[in-house]
Amino acid sequence: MKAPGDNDSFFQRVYEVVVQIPPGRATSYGAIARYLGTGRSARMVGWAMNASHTSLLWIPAHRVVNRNGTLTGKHHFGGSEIMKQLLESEGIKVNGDQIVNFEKIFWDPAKELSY
DNA sequence: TGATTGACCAACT
DNA sequence: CAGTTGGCCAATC
Repeated sequence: MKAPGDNDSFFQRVYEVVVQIPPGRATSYGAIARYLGTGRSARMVGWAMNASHTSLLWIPAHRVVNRNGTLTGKHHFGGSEIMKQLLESEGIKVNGDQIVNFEKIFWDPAKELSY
């Protein structure tokens, strides 16, 4: 166990970005990965989401989808309807497993969160 | 400790 | 147009 708050883990960095996603918006794994400078390590973002339940913070992983706007990790929410309802609950329209007007609600951390 | 997998993305065949 | 491969890094077997 490392010093709390001093986590320089890749996951912690992903969490801080994801939790800052405003409601009614969504982003993609690759966008986060690029923002962190990891580039093509978009897989790690997915892994971070997988471990998100281990984090003490609530990670709105339902706001994080693949670059196509498809709910790739819906199965990890305990059901395909869960993620869909969560998004619709925030005003995001979801058609089947894909977000409607995804480019419209797309939230780019590199753009909104200038570092 | 080495090999495999993983909620992705992009390019190549 | 669909299937395969390479890449990144960390966790699990």
